[in-house]
Amino acid sequence: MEKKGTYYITTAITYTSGKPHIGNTYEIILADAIARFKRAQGYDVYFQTGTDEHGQKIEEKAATAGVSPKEYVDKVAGEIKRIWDLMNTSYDRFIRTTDEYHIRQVQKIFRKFYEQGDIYKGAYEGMYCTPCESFWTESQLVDGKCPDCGREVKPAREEAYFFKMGKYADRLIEHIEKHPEFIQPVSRKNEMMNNFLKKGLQDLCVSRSSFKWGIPVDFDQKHVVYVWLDALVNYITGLGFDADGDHGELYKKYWLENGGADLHLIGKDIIRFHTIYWPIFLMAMGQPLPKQIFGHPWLLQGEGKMSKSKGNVVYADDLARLYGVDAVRYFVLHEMPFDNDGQISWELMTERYNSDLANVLGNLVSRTVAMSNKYFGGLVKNAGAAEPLDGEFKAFVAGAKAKVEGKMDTLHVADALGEIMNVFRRANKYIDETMPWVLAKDESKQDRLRTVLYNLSCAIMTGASLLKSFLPETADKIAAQMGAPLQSLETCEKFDMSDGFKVTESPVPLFARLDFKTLEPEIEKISAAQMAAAQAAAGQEKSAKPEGKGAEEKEKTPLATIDDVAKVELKVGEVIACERVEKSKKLLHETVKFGDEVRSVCSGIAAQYAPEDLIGKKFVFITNLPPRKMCGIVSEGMILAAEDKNGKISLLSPERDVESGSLIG
RNA sequence: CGCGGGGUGGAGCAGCCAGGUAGCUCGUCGGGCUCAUAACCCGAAGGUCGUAGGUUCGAAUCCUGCCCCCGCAACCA
Repeated sequence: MEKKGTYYITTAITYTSGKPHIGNTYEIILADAIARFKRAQGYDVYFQTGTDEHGQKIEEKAATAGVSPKEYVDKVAGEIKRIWDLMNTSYDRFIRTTDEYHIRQVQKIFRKFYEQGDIYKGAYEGMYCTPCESFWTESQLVDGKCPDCGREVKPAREEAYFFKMGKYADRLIEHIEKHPEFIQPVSRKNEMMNNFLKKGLQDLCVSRSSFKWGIPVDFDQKHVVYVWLDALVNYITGLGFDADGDHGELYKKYWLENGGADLHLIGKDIIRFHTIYWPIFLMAMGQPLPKQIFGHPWLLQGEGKMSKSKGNVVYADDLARLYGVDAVRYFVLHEMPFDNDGQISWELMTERYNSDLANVLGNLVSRTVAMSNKYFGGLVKNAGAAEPLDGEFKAFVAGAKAKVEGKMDTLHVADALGEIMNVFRRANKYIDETMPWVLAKDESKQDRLRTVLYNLSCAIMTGASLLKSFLPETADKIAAQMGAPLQSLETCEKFDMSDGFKVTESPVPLFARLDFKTLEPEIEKISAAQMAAAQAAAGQEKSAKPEGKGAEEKEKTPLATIDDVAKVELKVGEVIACERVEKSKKLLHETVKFGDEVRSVCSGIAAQYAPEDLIGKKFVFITNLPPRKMCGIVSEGMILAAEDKNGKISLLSPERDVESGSLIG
């Protein structure tokens, strides 16, 4: 195989705040397909992924779970790695930001920046809410008060370290303009230039002292390094970068001599960090910049947003259990377009599986193997009896490799996969064109029949060989059924296969067709389990919620004693005014009269009720909840509503007219 | 005006940056075939490209206004 030099590809490191869903998993599969394809092309590839494990959010999650932050991230990182492995991803290195070497290097880098004057000690100034221990900007304040608790805030300053971004901004702008391929897709480039770079970069606060779970600044232990500085440098510490210049071999090979990473594959939400801060940090370290940063789109849940509490989050391992690993790989790679978000749902997944994998691919292999067995005892040989119509077919198959490479060069992975599927589609058509079952009936057409089956096998093996980078297991399974080895990419261009192979005598469908109806119970189970888990987690985080939700966990609702019931004060209230809350989609703000008392109540029902629906009517409210501020408005009660399993809500009203303020019990 | 993405035949998407008779996969309908996993092959129907203007000989594509959807954020007591 031709040697083509080195290629370094990375994914973003996954934040260990919880189990990654299919959207996170998409990125590693995409990177894996690219990495495998580059290897097939002859590149010396290094593929790195890993986990980002520091930060306040993790500290809080761990505290809630009652474990240390390290125990918490160990568990989540293990889970992430397990899913990456399940998805058959061929990464060379799984780095964790809690790795000893990484921590040491981050500290050295931070110190170096400080010593060379890129980082200076300053103060973070803002409005501070003492009970919440939080800083807020003027724009975040609600009526000049803390948006969280509604209490007074006061100006305060906190010591912090800042990075002088402005110092490097011009160089970065120049770099981006000279290298149009640096930020992909290009639409993102304009966003960065117009929104950030051209407006002038603010100095970035690169230390925190409000929490502990991070890498300590070694010369000032009160501070921990800002997570993004910590996280971004993983791309070089993972290769053995050393801030003092004593680099490891991998770093020399894949970064210094390679001229930076070839590709950082990241989600479009973190483009800013990768195309502005990361290059500037590298400039400050005097290291080469990466060649390309690709911000891929997101995979979204079909109906409404993915939400754990709705039980509709799609996880890779659930999908793999139902459809198989390669089907999941196929789906995410195929369904994800280049720069628009893609959709995922159980229905779409099933449809894709059946039409592409079972019908087009699986059935093609199945019918070909069956014919070889039936007509020639499984032996595949080229008898050289070509006919004119073979020409176009052969050219189509042989031309696929170039098309796939072309698509892969511009990272249009979904389109590359489509080109491969077209080989299989074309092969199905070839069967109809040549009608082997007709040839079989004619003794004099035996050579032609052999040739047709040989051509067909060639096409299948070409397709399978191209498919290897995307669906590795499936490619191997096809090779096993065809009894022929996978080909190199060069051979794929030649429509050639040394003959004399014997196909399997006992073919097994590559992808058995699935009936969505039979899958539904399984899907329901997965949803129910998620829902229960979400409930349990919610119960752990806050004190138990009083209202029972869906039917699934009816049995789990704890029994309430009469004393518990007595704690809740319920009253009939009359809504005398009601309006939408400007800043919110879900909130209605009601003014409610309880006898002589008038209270302000906020309710998250705006999606289903208009203010007019409530005004002048009487409803049931819980009236002894502690007041709580929502979107800046104090809520002094909670309206009661029933919610069915479709999410439709219905407000509770007294069945006969009673005076407002009447107690319920 | 918090930030961002999007509205293209029934579904999911491409085309838009570099204007020139609207394309792919699935579904539907009709036909063919029987080697095959009710699979495969051929054909057809179906779109005023969210909307109103503007630029242009010509706009899905460029510009402006408006409507709607989605993600983040916020919030859902």
